[in-house]
Amino acid sequence: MLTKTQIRRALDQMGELFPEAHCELVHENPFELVIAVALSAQCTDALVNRVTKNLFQKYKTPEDYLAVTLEELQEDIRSIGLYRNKAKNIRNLCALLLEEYNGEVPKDRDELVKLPGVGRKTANVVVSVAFGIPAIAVDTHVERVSKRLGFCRWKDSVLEVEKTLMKKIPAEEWSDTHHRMIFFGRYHCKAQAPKCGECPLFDLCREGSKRMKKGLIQYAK
DNA sequence: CTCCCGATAT
DNA sequence: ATATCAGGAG
Repeated sequence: MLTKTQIRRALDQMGELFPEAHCELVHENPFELVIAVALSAQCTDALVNRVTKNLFQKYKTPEDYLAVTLEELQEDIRSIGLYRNKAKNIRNLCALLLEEYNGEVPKDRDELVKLPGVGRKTANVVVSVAFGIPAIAVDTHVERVSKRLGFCRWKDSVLEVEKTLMKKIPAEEWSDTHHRMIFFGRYHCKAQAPKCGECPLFDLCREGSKRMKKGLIQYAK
């Protein structure tokens, strides 16, 4: 496990590598963001954006999603995968928004997770990105980076990872940190071919030295 | 724990 | 051919 100081240095390095780190899901309001994040489960942001470009022109309000058949909505999102579950979730989410929340996206995480298809990770993205409330959404990238670098323990659940990060990082930096870690994980510390050979954090990374011994490291240029 | 699932990188 | 993708529900 890294110390607070080592974590600080690691996050600063990520900030230098990706100063422009931000939410890459295209959206214009909290409602669109909820839909986009719910669609993004086990699917790339690029693919979600390709679908929502048309989706958000066709469906502007919760009522719009309820006005078509389930089959039509399925076809509109088919290319992102898991489309039957996601279409059903979106419809039920819209119905619940209209019934319980006056058609508006709640700003509270505990209310957000009551929406179908919205778990803790999605709720954290929404409160953080749409409403500016400090949160750390632990997705596949944040979890992988945290475990490889040693921000947390290998056996930690995603909830434990989130708690550990919140304990070691000041609240005002949670949102920035989470985007930096996502960019770092998505473009540098990738799941399949991590760029350990050109990584400024190699010296403090336990996964890097492990890969070095196994001869797995690719040195770019 | 399993299932949902198409697109893309490796 | 297989692994992975801003996970969530049963």
